[in-house]
Parts: sequence; structure tokens; C-alpha cells
Amino acid sequence: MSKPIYIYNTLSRKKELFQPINPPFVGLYVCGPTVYGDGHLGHARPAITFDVLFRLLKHYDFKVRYVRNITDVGHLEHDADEGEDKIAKKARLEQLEPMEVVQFYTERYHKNMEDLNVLSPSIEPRASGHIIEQLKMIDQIMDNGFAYESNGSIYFDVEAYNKKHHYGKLSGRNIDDLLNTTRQLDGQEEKRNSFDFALWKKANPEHIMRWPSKYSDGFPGWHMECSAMSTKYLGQEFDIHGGGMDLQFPHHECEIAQSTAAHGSESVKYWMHNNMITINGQKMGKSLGNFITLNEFFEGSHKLLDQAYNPMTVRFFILQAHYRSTVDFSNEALQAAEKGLSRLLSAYETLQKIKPSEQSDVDVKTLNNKCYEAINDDLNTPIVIAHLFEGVKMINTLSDGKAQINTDDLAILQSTFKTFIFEILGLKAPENDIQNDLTDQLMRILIDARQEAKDKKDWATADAIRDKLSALGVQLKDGKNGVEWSI
RNA sequence: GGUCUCGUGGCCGAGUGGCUAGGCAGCGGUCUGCAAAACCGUGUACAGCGGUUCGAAUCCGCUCGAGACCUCCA
Repeated sequence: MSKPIYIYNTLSRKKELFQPINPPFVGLYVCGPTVYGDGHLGHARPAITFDVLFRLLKHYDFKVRYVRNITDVGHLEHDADEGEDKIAKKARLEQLEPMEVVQFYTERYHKNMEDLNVLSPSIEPRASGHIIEQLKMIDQIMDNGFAYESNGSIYFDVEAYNKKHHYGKLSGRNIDDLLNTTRQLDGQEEKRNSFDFALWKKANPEHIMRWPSKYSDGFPGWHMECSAMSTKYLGQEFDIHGGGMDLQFPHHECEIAQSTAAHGSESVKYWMHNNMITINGQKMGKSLGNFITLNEFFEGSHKLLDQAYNPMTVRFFILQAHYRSTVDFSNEALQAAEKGLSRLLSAYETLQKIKPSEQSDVDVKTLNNKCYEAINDDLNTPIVIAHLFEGVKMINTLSDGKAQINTDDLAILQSTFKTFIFEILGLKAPENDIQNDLTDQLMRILIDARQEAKDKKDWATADAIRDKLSALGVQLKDGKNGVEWSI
């Protein structure tokens, strides 16, 4: 199954037909987290968006190498810390080794991703493990005359670069705008121009994370890692680079400049950017202090949360919006997503029980096509979900015996649901680990006891059992095919 | 200040020149001893004002409002 995929390329600001540089291989690079704190809802968005892309490409049998980095060094802070490394700062605060912090938060990030059913990337390189590659790339940029040394630090010469290439092409800026709008920052006096950015930074004596180099004892600039690691694992030219919209400028703009300056040609064919998650209409972000961590979502432990939300609810919530739109958080919206997902999944279970007939009066082929059309149209997951709900209606009608379906169509319907819900959207049925065999058998005893009471029309006893279970958070559902229970 | 995006029914959220996504809530119903759950049915909304057009939520202009980037950020 291979159909044309269209993706929105930030470079051209248009949807473009996706054509890999070297089919069937696809190189995909996505900016991963800086591991100095717990992941929040904002981290879930790109992870899930590009997870869906990864899954879709694999579904179409592309050979995908998906690289998502872990930033464990290099992002400077510009507050009172005078360029102290983020990781180093956190380490000092907690009296830990920097790599201890990195280890701790990396593992928590991985756990979050697993909970969200986000597939592991093919390679998850760390910035700290690629200092040599970064230094090599800095050498190339220096050799090509697009960088200069100043007091042991190396800066990218934006002006020199802009004479031959367009600095700002991704974010729609030009160098004149930047001259007027760039703020005074630390280390400015070392730069020729305010918009120049660091490739290598000489470390202050108290700076913990540092590596020796011919320039100085220091650490790489904040954009180098992605350029160096994408080149190493995907080559000088690769297909797709993704990340949050907030990284468009300056991070991705600098990446383009660095790669072009080092290799003489552009590195990325398609740039994709997911939009932000907002909370009360405002961006949710680390610096704004209004973020909710994923762990808090899963535990319901944040004051803005009415309840705990299953990771699949969060995933479904995010997929119900298109990745290039902002999505506004609210308990109401999350609860709506929770119910919608559960309806979708229970229809999937119903689908497994449907028996085929001789003839078919449902159009499953169109449904299947519409799902593919939607996902191929720049990952339009909300439309896919809308179509799946049409399928839900279809399934329930069949289940009620109000329509018929033949063997072939049933197979198509089942495969459509399976493919889209689980394989491409990456949803999964929530696990009930409490619902093991023993518990189920104990529950059966109670359910049977209640049934006996009901048979005797002893409603008081029957209701008492139901109410007491309900108080423990166990719901009984009287269905046509017997009594089901859930927590 | 510069660059840019957006404003859709009670809530969330697609669409983007005519054929009025979808989910949740609400309402009506089916089922049930009752309830819950489940299922079915049900809503012509597109910030305001002008313009283009046979026809605009969709294109253009203005007004109002919200937000993003320009600084670490997903």
C-alpha cells in the first residue's frame, strides 16, 4: 500500500508531494528534549506528531531511520547565570553530577514516551557523545570563512554567510530586521554582530561541563549538536527535519546556516513544525511556568487538573487537532477526548464480534480510502478520526442487525480500524493490570450473587452489591451478553 | 516596534468559493426492576463592517480581539 503523501514544508509554506531523496530510504530528524526537567504536554506534541509520521512511513514500507536527539549539554541560559549551561546549573542546585541529572530525566522521559505509546527512534544520540563531530563541523565552517574566533569562543559570521546565502529563509526574516530587533545579550562584546551565534563557547572556570579543544576548554554552541548529529547519521542531505514551531527561529535557521556553511549545500528537503499547546489561550512553556508535566497528567496531581488522564487520552486529545494548529488545554476537552476514545475502542471490540452475511449494504471501501486520503494530506489526524467515527456508526448499526456486511467487506473494515487506530495513530487499549484472572473470578462471584438476588426480585440486595462496588470505583454494566465490569 | 498566525454552534476542533466534518455536553428515544453503561436520533455555527462574485465561513480591504516569533523553550 503506497499512496502519495503530501506534507507542509515550512521552507516553501506549501504542501508538497513527499518524494524521498533515496527511496525507499527516508531520513527523519526531530529535535528531542533537553533533559534537565520532567517532560510536559508540550514535549508530547512533537513526539506524537512525528511518531505518527514515522508509523505512516513504515506502514508504506519506507526504510526509515528516525533520529531524535537527547540534548544533555549546550543550551545556554541568558538570565543572571551569564551563559551557564542549563544542565550544569540544575546539577549545581541539586548537588549532583550533570550526567546524573541527565540520566534521571532521560529515563523519566523514556517512561513518558512509552506510556504515550511513542515508538523509540532508530537512533537517539546525545549531544555530549558527539563533541568531536561538532568540533569537526566547526572546523569546516571556520575553513570556509563563515566563523571567527574571539577570546577562545567561535562565532558564526552571519553577515559573511548572508552575502552568499539567505540567512532567515526558513522563518521569513532578513538580516536588516535582525539588526534592529536583537536584544543585548551576554558575550555580545565578543561578537562582530549581535545576530552572530556561538558555535563554541569558552567555559568559565566554574563551568562544570567542558571539553578540551584547540580553541579553548569549553562547550559547543546551542545549535551545533543537531547539525553535527543529523549529518553523522543521516548524511549531508536528508529528507525531513521536524520540531516545534518555537524552534524555527533561531534554532533551525542556525542549523540551516551551519550545514550550508560547512558543506556548501542545504541539508534538509522538508522542514516540518508542529504548533504549540496553549493553556487558557497562552503558550505552555517552561519559561512561563504554566506547564503541566506528563507525570502530573497521568497522576492527576496538578491543581489545574480535575482528574488523572490516561496517556492514551492525552495522545488522542493531541491527535484530535491537526499538528499545525494550536491546541488549547482544558479539563472539558480532555474529558471529551476520554469518552470519545473509549467509544472508538469499544466499537473496535464490537467489530470483532460481527458475523458476516451474504450481502453488504455498507460502503467500507470508501471509508478506507477516505482515511488514507486524510492521513496522506499532511497528517490530517482529526479527519482520520472523524472518518473512524463514521465507521463506529457503521459497526453499531451492523451490531444492531440493522445492516449487513459480507466477508470481504468485514475484512476491509476490520483491517481499516486496526491499521488506523493502532498501527498509524498508535493508540492502544488502556491496560487494566488490576483486572487479572483472580480479580475477575472474585468479581464473577459477586456478580453471580447479585444475579441470584435479582432472580428473586430482591432488589435491595442486588442494588446494595452494585452500590458498594460503585463506592470502590468498580462499575457494573448490565449488557445483553451478560454483566461486564470495569474500574 | 518588526515579522507572522488565528478568531467556527455550550466546549474542543476540521474544512476553506456552492454539496452545511467529527467528538463531548444538552435534548428526545431504545434497552433495563430501577439506575448506570451502551446504542439510535437531534443543532444550518463560522468576530464586526464593507467589497469582489450568480453565490463567501471560505477571496480582498478595514475595524475589533487573541496569540506566536524576534531571548532558553516542544
